[in-house]
Amino acid sequence: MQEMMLLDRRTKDLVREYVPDGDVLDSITCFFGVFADPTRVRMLSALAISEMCVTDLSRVLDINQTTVSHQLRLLKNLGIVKSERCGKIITYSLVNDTVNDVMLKGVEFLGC
Amino acid sequence: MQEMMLLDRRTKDLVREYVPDGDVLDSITCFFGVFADPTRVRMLSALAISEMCVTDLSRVLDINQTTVSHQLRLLKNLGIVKSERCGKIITYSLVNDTVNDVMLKGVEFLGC
DNA sequence: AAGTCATATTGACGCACGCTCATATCACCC
DNA sequence: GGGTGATATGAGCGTGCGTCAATATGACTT
Repeated sequence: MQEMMLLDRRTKDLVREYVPDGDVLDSITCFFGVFADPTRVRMLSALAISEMCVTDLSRVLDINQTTVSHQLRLLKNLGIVKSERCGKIITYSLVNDTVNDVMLKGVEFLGC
Repeated sequence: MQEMMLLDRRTKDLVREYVPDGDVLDSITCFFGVFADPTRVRMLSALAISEMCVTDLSRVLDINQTTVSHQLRLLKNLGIVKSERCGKIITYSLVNDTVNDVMLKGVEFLGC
Protein backbone atom coordinates (compact mmCIF):
# COMPACT_ATOMS: atom_id res chain seq x y z
CA MET A 1 0.00 0.00 0.00
CA GLN A 2 2.34 2.62 -1.35
CA GLU A 3 1.30 6.20 -1.92
CA MET A 4 4.56 7.98 -2.58
CA MET A 5 4.92 10.43 -5.38
CA LEU A 6 7.97 10.67 -7.55
CA LEU A 7 7.60 14.44 -7.61
CA ASP A 8 9.70 16.52 -5.29
CA ARG A 9 8.08 19.06 -3.02
CA ARG A 10 9.31 21.99 -5.10
CA THR A 11 7.60 20.76 -8.26
CA LYS A 12 4.41 20.12 -6.38
CA ASP A 13 4.44 23.69 -5.10
CA LEU A 14 5.02 25.04 -8.59
CA VAL A 15 2.09 23.04 -9.87
CA ARG A 16 -0.18 24.31 -7.15
CA GLU A 17 0.94 27.85 -7.85
CA TYR A 18 0.97 27.97 -11.64
CA VAL A 19 -1.60 25.49 -12.91
CA PRO A 20 -4.71 27.58 -13.59
CA ASP A 21 -7.99 26.85 -11.87
CA GLY A 22 -11.30 28.51 -11.04
CA ASP A 23 -12.32 31.50 -13.12
CA VAL A 24 -8.96 31.78 -14.87
CA LEU A 25 -9.24 28.19 -16.02
CA ASP A 26 -12.79 28.83 -17.20
CA SER A 27 -11.67 31.85 -19.20
CA ILE A 28 -8.87 29.92 -20.85
CA THR A 29 -10.96 26.93 -21.89
CA CYS A 30 -13.76 29.19 -23.02
CA PHE A 31 -11.37 31.28 -25.10
CA PHE A 32 -9.78 28.34 -26.87
CA GLY A 33 -13.15 26.72 -27.32
CA VAL A 34 -13.81 29.51 -29.79
CA PHE A 35 -11.20 28.04 -32.12
CA ALA A 36 -12.45 24.50 -31.68
CA ASP A 37 -15.34 25.00 -34.06
CA PRO A 38 -14.88 25.09 -37.85
CA THR A 39 -17.57 27.67 -38.43
CA ARG A 40 -16.02 30.13 -36.02
CA VAL A 41 -12.50 29.57 -37.33
CA ARG A 42 -13.67 30.27 -40.85
CA MET A 43 -15.54 33.37 -39.76
CA LEU A 44 -12.60 34.71 -37.79
CA SER A 45 -10.20 33.97 -40.64
CA ALA A 46 -12.45 35.89 -42.98
CA LEU A 47 -12.73 38.81 -40.58
CA ALA A 48 -8.95 38.81 -40.29
CA ILE A 49 -8.87 39.65 -43.99
CA SER A 50 -11.54 42.30 -43.94
CA GLU A 51 -14.39 43.59 -41.81
CA MET A 52 -17.70 42.30 -43.07
CA CYS A 53 -21.44 42.39 -42.46
CA VAL A 54 -23.51 39.37 -41.50
CA THR A 55 -24.94 38.75 -44.93
CA ASP A 56 -21.61 38.92 -46.69
CA LEU A 57 -20.04 36.55 -44.19
CA SER A 58 -22.95 34.21 -44.67
CA ARG A 59 -22.66 34.28 -48.44
CA VAL A 60 -18.92 34.24 -48.91
CA LEU A 61 -18.51 31.33 -46.50
CA ASP A 62 -21.76 29.61 -47.43
CA ILE A 63 -23.06 29.40 -43.88
CA ASN A 64 -26.66 29.94 -42.84
CA GLN A 65 -27.38 33.51 -41.87
CA THR A 66 -28.86 32.33 -38.58
CA THR A 67 -25.71 30.49 -37.67
CA VAL A 68 -23.51 33.45 -38.55
CA SER A 69 -25.59 35.76 -36.42
CA HIS A 70 -25.56 33.31 -33.57
CA GLN A 71 -21.80 32.91 -33.61
CA LEU A 72 -21.16 36.62 -34.03
CA ARG A 73 -23.12 37.35 -30.90
CA LEU A 74 -21.08 34.75 -29.05
CA LEU A 75 -17.81 36.20 -30.36
CA LYS A 76 -18.93 39.69 -29.45
CA ASN A 77 -19.84 38.68 -25.91
CA LEU A 78 -16.36 37.24 -25.53
CA GLY A 79 -14.79 40.50 -26.69
CA ILE A 80 -13.28 38.94 -29.78
CA VAL A 81 -15.20 40.88 -32.40
CA LYS A 82 -16.88 44.26 -32.37
CA SER A 83 -19.69 45.68 -34.47
CA GLU A 84 -20.53 49.02 -35.99
CA ARG A 85 -23.94 49.93 -37.31
CA CYS A 86 -24.29 52.03 -40.44
CA GLY A 87 -27.92 52.26 -41.38
CA LYS A 88 -29.35 48.80 -41.63
CA ILE A 89 -25.96 47.27 -42.19
CA ILE A 90 -23.94 46.08 -39.22
CA THR A 91 -20.26 45.55 -39.89
CA TYR A 92 -18.24 43.15 -37.78
CA SER A 93 -14.49 43.17 -37.28
CA LEU A 94 -11.83 41.70 -35.01
CA VAL A 95 -11.21 43.65 -31.83
CA ASN A 96 -7.44 43.29 -32.17
CA ASP A 97 -4.70 41.22 -33.78
CA THR A 98 -4.06 38.92 -30.85
CA VAL A 99 -6.83 36.59 -31.93
CA ASN A 100 -5.27 36.17 -35.33
CA ASP A 101 -1.87 35.67 -33.68
CA VAL A 102 -3.31 32.81 -31.69
CA MET A 103 -4.60 31.11 -34.81
CA LEU A 104 -1.24 31.57 -36.50
CA LYS A 105 0.51 30.05 -33.48
CA GLY A 106 -1.69 27.02 -33.89
CA VAL A 107 -0.92 26.79 -37.59
CA GLU A 108 2.76 27.11 -36.73
CA PHE A 109 2.57 24.12 -34.42
CA LEU A 110 0.71 22.11 -37.01
CA GLY A 111 3.22 23.08 -39.68
CA CYS A 112 0.60 23.77 -42.30
CA MET B 1 -34.76 40.97 -54.88
CA GLN B 2 -31.25 42.17 -54.29
CA GLU B 3 -28.36 39.83 -53.91
CA MET B 4 -25.36 42.09 -54.19
CA MET B 5 -22.50 41.80 -51.79
CA LEU B 6 -20.76 44.76 -50.32
CA LEU B 7 -17.46 42.94 -50.63
CA ASP B 8 -15.26 43.72 -53.58
CA ARG B 9 -13.96 40.97 -55.80
CA ARG B 10 -10.46 41.20 -54.38
CA THR B 11 -11.60 40.55 -50.83
CA LYS B 12 -13.72 37.64 -51.96
CA ASP B 13 -10.71 36.10 -53.67
CA LEU B 14 -8.59 36.54 -50.55
CA VAL B 15 -11.24 34.82 -48.47
CA ARG B 16 -11.43 31.91 -50.85
CA GLU B 17 -7.66 31.64 -50.83
CA TYR B 18 -6.81 32.10 -47.17
CA VAL B 19 -9.76 30.92 -45.12
CA PRO B 20 -8.87 27.35 -44.13
CA ASP B 21 -11.05 24.41 -45.06
CA GLY B 22 -10.92 20.64 -45.43
CA ASP B 23 -8.17 18.81 -43.60
CA VAL B 24 -6.35 21.98 -42.59
CA LEU B 25 -9.50 23.29 -40.94
CA ASP B 26 -10.00 19.98 -39.19
CA SER B 27 -6.45 20.06 -37.85
CA ILE B 28 -6.86 23.58 -36.55
CA THR B 29 -10.14 23.00 -34.75
CA CYS B 30 -8.90 19.71 -33.39
CA PHE B 31 -5.72 21.31 -32.10
CA PHE B 32 -7.45 24.16 -30.32
CA GLY B 33 -10.08 21.79 -29.00
CA VAL B 34 -7.31 20.40 -26.85
CA PHE B 35 -7.24 23.64 -24.87
CA ALA B 36 -11.00 23.85 -24.61
CA ASP B 37 -11.15 21.32 -21.81
CA PRO B 38 -10.17 22.20 -18.22
CA THR B 39 -8.71 18.78 -17.48
CA ARG B 40 -6.35 18.93 -20.45
CA VAL B 41 -5.33 22.52 -19.78
CA ARG B 42 -4.44 21.62 -16.21
CA MET B 43 -2.52 18.56 -17.34
CA LEU B 44 -0.59 20.46 -19.98
CA SER B 45 0.15 23.31 -17.58
CA ALA B 46 1.54 20.80 -15.12
CA LEU B 47 3.64 19.10 -17.79
CA ALA B 48 4.96 22.51 -18.80
CA ILE B 49 6.46 22.74 -15.33
CA SER B 50 7.90 19.24 -15.23
CA GLU B 51 7.61 15.89 -16.90
CA MET B 52 5.49 13.53 -14.88
CA CYS B 53 4.09 10.01 -14.73
CA VAL B 54 0.40 9.19 -14.90
CA THR B 55 -0.04 8.59 -11.21
CA ASP B 56 1.67 11.79 -10.14
CA LEU B 57 -0.40 13.82 -12.60
CA SER B 58 -3.48 12.15 -11.26
CA ARG B 59 -2.60 12.84 -7.65
CA VAL B 60 -1.18 16.33 -7.88
CA LEU B 61 -4.15 17.54 -9.93
CA ASP B 62 -6.72 15.36 -8.18
CA ILE B 63 -8.05 13.78 -11.35
CA ASN B 64 -9.04 10.15 -11.75
CA GLN B 65 -6.22 8.00 -13.04
CA THR B 66 -8.43 6.65 -15.79
CA THR B 67 -9.26 10.12 -17.01
CA VAL B 68 -5.60 11.14 -17.00
CA SER B 69 -4.65 8.07 -18.98
CA HIS B 70 -7.40 8.67 -21.54
CA GLN B 71 -6.43 12.27 -22.06
CA LEU B 72 -2.73 11.45 -22.26
CA ARG B 73 -3.40 8.98 -25.03
CA LEU B 74 -5.38 11.63 -26.88
CA LEU B 75 -2.60 14.19 -26.42
CA LYS B 76 -0.01 11.68 -27.55
CA ASN B 77 -1.97 10.80 -30.68
CA LEU B 78 -2.06 14.49 -31.52
CA GLY B 79 1.72 14.76 -31.13
CA ILE B 80 1.46 17.15 -28.21
CA VAL B 81 3.02 14.96 -25.54
CA LYS B 82 5.48 12.11 -25.69
CA SER B 83 6.14 9.26 -23.28
CA GLU B 84 9.15 7.37 -22.08
CA ARG B 85 8.98 4.08 -20.24
CA CYS B 86 11.33 3.33 -17.40
CA GLY B 87 10.41 0.08 -15.76
CA LYS B 88 6.77 0.15 -14.85
CA ILE B 89 6.75 3.93 -14.74
CA ILE B 90 5.85 5.85 -17.89
CA THR B 91 6.86 9.48 -17.88
CA TYR B 92 5.01 11.99 -20.03
CA SER B 93 6.31 15.35 -21.24
CA LEU B 94 5.50 18.06 -23.75
CA VAL B 95 6.89 17.43 -27.23
CA ASN B 96 8.02 21.06 -27.57
CA ASP B 97 7.44 24.56 -26.24
CA THR B 98 5.01 25.67 -28.92
CA VAL B 99 2.08 24.22 -27.03
CA ASN B 100 2.94 26.24 -23.97
CA ASP B 101 3.42 29.31 -26.16
CA VAL B 102 -0.11 28.87 -27.46
CA MET B 103 -1.52 28.77 -23.96
CA LEU B 104 0.47 31.85 -23.02
CA LYS B 105 -0.85 33.68 -26.09
CA GLY B 106 -4.34 32.90 -24.87
CA VAL B 107 -3.57 34.17 -21.41
CA GLU B 108 -2.07 37.27 -22.99
CA PHE B 109 -5.31 37.98 -24.82
CA LEU B 110 -7.32 37.42 -21.68
CA GLY B 111 -4.99 39.66 -19.70
CA CYS B 112 -4.84 37.35 -16.72
C1' DA C 1 -48.17 52.51 -44.49
C1' DA C 2 -46.50 48.75 -47.06
C1' DG C 3 -42.75 46.31 -48.84
C1' DT C 4 -38.13 44.70 -48.75
C1' DC C 5 -33.78 43.64 -47.13
C1' DA C 6 -30.64 42.97 -42.89
C1' DT C 7 -30.19 41.10 -38.55
C1' DA C 8 -31.63 38.90 -34.26
C1' DT C 9 -34.11 35.50 -31.37
C1' DT C 10 -36.21 31.31 -29.93
C1' DG C 11 -36.87 26.44 -29.60
C1' DA C 12 -35.99 21.78 -30.89
C1' DC C 13 -33.00 18.24 -32.44
C1' DG C 14 -28.89 15.48 -32.91
C1' DC C 15 -24.36 14.48 -31.98
C1' DA C 16 -19.88 14.57 -30.18
C1' DC C 17 -17.27 14.38 -26.08
C1' DG C 18 -15.62 13.97 -21.37
C1' DC C 19 -16.19 11.46 -17.23
C1' DT C 20 -16.47 7.24 -14.65
C1' DC C 21 -16.81 2.26 -13.51
C1' DA C 22 -15.12 -2.10 -14.21
C1' DT C 23 -11.71 -4.65 -15.99
C1' DA C 24 -7.45 -5.82 -18.34
C1' DT C 25 -2.51 -5.66 -19.22
C1' DC C 26 2.11 -4.92 -17.84
C1' DA C 27 6.29 -4.74 -14.93
C1' DC C 28 8.50 -5.47 -10.87
C1' DC C 29 9.69 -7.96 -6.36
C1' DC C 30 9.54 -11.72 -2.93
C1' DG D 1 4.11 -17.92 -9.59
C1' DG D 2 1.53 -14.74 -6.74
C1' DG D 3 0.97 -10.18 -5.14
C1' DT D 4 1.11 -5.29 -5.81
C1' DG D 5 1.45 -1.00 -7.95
C1' DA D 6 1.27 1.47 -12.66
C1' DT D 7 -1.03 2.13 -16.80
C1' DA D 8 -4.38 1.14 -20.44
C1' DT D 9 -8.84 -0.14 -22.48
C1' DG D 10 -13.82 -0.47 -23.31
C1' DA D 11 -18.64 0.51 -22.49
C1' DG D 12 -22.24 3.42 -20.86
C1' DC D 13 -24.05 7.79 -19.40
C1' DG D 14 -25.07 12.57 -19.19
C1' DT D 15 -24.62 16.90 -21.10
C1' DG D 16 -23.19 20.79 -23.51
C1' DC D 17 -23.22 22.77 -28.00
C1' DG D 18 -23.82 23.78 -32.99
C1' DT D 19 -27.24 23.86 -36.53
C1' DC D 20 -31.45 24.82 -38.61
C1' DA D 21 -36.33 26.32 -39.30
C1' DA D 22 -39.52 29.56 -38.10
C1' DT D 23 -40.32 33.83 -36.56
C1' DA D 24 -39.51 38.45 -34.93
C1' DT D 25 -37.43 42.98 -34.97
C1' DG D 26 -35.34 46.84 -37.15
C1' DA D 27 -34.26 50.15 -40.88
C1' DC D 28 -34.64 52.10 -45.19
C1' DT D 29 -37.44 53.43 -49.56
C1' DT D 30 -41.36 54.90 -52.20
